[in-house]
Amino acid sequence: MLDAGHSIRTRTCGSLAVDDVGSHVTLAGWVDSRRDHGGLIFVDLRDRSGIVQCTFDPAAAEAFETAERLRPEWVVELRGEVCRRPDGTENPEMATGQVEVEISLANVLNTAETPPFEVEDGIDTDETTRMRYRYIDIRRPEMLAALVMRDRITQLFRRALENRSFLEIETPILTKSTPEGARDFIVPSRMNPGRFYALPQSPQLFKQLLMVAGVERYYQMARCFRDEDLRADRQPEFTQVDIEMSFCTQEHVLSLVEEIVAEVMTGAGVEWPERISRVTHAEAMNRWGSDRPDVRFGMELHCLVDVFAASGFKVFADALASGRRIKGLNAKGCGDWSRSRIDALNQIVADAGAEGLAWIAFASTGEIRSPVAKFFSAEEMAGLREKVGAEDGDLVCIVAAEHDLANEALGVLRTHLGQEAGLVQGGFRPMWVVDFPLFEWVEDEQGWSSSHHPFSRPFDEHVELLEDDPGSVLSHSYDLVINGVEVGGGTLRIHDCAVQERVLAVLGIGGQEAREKFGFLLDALTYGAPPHGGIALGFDRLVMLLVGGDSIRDVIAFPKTSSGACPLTGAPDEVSVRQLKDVHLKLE
RNA sequence: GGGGGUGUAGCUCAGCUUGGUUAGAGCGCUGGCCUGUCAAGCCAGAGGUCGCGGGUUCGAGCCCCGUCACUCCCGCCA
Repeated sequence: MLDAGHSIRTRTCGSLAVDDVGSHVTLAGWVDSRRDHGGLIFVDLRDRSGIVQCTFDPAAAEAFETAERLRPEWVVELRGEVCRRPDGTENPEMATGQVEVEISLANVLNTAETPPFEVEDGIDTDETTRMRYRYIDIRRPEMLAALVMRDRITQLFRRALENRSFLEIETPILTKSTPEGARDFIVPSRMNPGRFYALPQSPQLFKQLLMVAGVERYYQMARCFRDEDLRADRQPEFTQVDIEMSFCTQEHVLSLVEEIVAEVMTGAGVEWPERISRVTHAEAMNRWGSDRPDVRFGMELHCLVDVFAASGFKVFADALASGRRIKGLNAKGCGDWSRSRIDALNQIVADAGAEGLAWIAFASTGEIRSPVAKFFSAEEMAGLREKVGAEDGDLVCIVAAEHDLANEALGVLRTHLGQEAGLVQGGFRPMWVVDFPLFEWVEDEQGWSSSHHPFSRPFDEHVELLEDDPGSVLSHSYDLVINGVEVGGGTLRIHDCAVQERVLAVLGIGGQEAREKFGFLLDALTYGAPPHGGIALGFDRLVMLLVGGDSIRDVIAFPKTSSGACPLTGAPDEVSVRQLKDVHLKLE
């Protein structure tokens, strides 16, 4: 609760209650609304703590005349006596609805222009307008509540980490651009013509250096910068709870993070499971078609290769003959959907890269609709129904494609169906997805790239495969996924210089370039680097989940638009010729 | 870079299908009335570069082309 101390007020609006009846108070805040009955004026006064109704009677002439002039969002100091509201006029919708303050003295501290939108919850104003007038937007209780939640989570993390001997250490914002990963924001150096700093995509390398330095347990509420295209859950700058620890196994990291997150989430007042379930990356792909599955609903993927092993349906037979897979899912309760609604699903799997969708709709009347069922034998039909657990009223969707693609296409479809069919339930369903492949093949560049980052530690028994079979190397890696949102990711790190050089080499960063770009890390690894690992939690996303928002912009005080602009300040903006000259830049 | 959606009063939107008189509504705003409201009520009023530019047409908010902004998604985001 907001403290009234050290201010011109003696109490805050939201703190007033029946116990205060009879006391004389001085309040300060903004006029939330004014209701003028001619001979009696009501003013709802709002401060950070809440809203309380103030009454102005003509008997207090001076205050009454002031009240007649008041307008929404004017800033006022009001003095009066807390009174119980007359019988029948209490407002149960209001936290302070049992009382009101009879004002005897009103002092206008500032006037206000009519705001561009009303200060109330549940508004539907264009986000650009809200951002441009963010200082008004934040007066809305739900916006303020998001910032309050954000602060609370920050404090809970700090306390949880501090209690476990973690040191909060700041790392540079002006740092060095390194290859791989996201595009860097770059900052020209005035004192070093032609040279540039980069803003950190994350403090990854610095936290590893801190482990070499013997810090052993580090954390930071770290601001990170990535110059990539934005999304509802991606801003050009965002905050990570960055954590790193030494002398640990993957199990140590997971169990510790699990404790910390449980403390934070229960501290935030939500239901949180005692244990976070774990699945491997491969299992997640097979069961849900995603490396960040939303497990608030079922609809798991099923392998139908056995069911259709001897199928006379040419599409399936050809697929199996060429080594592709047949997988399907059961869209519970969608069996009575219209043909056009089902056809729309076809587009979804097509956009995901699959050739097409085979579907069988089991209407609740027992009728079966399907463009393909006529090609299935009775055994296949029975086998299919049994395998996916299809009952009357269900819709079975099948994709035949190369292994990974079948999973991914159905995964996209599953996510869509979960929302469309209203299967998604409330609450929080976290899970660990572990054992990601160390590398991913990038078709465009005909090369390997890291699935987490180049410093992830391969399984010891896979190190020998690095050069000959990079695709099958697994890493000590883990993503924390909550309700389908990737909230965090981490790995054990490579602490052996030779292994680090070999991994960089697979990524196409050979000897000379590795020295130039990562020499400082490689050097550090040779001076007694302890085994270490950690995680980075997407703080904005976590808070977004906690306030039930759709976008991390809702939990950032001053966010940017999807083109990276700030409607409030006008950033990014042009700079003077002089400024450009200072940093030795010429524009094209 | 690609695809979808949106852009009309301060805010939220209708009008666009099928071009045609003076572009409407709710909220907000301004003024008046009103002593128990809390979405106050009643009466009156002000308020428009129909995102911007070009084109078609006798005539464009509406049709066409371009462009900008916002937004969602794909690519991208170790």
